[in-house]
Amino acid sequence: MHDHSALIKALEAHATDEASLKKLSDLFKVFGDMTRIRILYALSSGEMCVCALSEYLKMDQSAISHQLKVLKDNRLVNNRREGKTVYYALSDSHVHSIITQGYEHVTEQDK
Amino acid sequence: MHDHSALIKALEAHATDEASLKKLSDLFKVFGDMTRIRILYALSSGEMCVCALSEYLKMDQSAISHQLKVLKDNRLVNNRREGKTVYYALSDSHVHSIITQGYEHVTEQDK
DNA sequence: GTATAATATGAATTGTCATTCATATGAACG
DNA sequence: CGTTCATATGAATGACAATTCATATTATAC
Repeated sequence: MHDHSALIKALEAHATDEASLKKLSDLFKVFGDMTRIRILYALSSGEMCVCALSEYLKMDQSAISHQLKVLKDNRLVNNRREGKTVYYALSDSHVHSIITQGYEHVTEQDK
Repeated sequence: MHDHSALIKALEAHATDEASLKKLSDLFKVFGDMTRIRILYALSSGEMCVCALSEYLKMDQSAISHQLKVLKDNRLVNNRREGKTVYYALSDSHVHSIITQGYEHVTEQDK
């Protein structure tokens, strides 16, 4: 193995804490799932109840609920209850811009 | 189950093709891994050879190579060979802005 | 308070994916 | 051409996470 000590030393100087990188990868992990992306995309038109999401995406209500929980735990969506119904909506935050950025990367290439 | 037919019909009108959403979630999936994020972050200082990455991140050369392949397949990095050594660098593209967006979301909240 | 509708949740299962291990390829050098 | 160094890659393993299934919660209406 050839020598990298200088490079490595320089890198370690400007190193970010691993905790931030962990948070970052955890955030992207949430976006990195087809079901959750479909949910987020559906919600980008406006709030929806669990039931409607389940019907629209043709998936078990339970599966949707589980994924909505993940999204909520990561503050990407919020919800409000109205009687028996719970409506979910995108959290303002950066959700929209993150998705848009990614979308540009994806579409700008004939991948 | 209450009725959503109107909402669903409206959604289906403005529907994106699933293929694009798939590409999108696949892209985020790539960012959603600690090892790959660490590699990308390291490369944000400049190009590095596999060997240096392996040493710096204290991981098997094989593991690094596998992940570099994933990054390359998704056009997030590119490489050039110089003798026995292969240097990897960030692809220009949106890599930097995507990470920055995510980072802002992560740091703006005392999550 | 019983029935029903909408949603949530725990446990089990299944699938996916990162890492490891062993080995292959590619390049330089004697 | 044989050896050594740097990297790549296929297959196996192990860990984690998405879905399903069964059931619980919460709210409304009778």
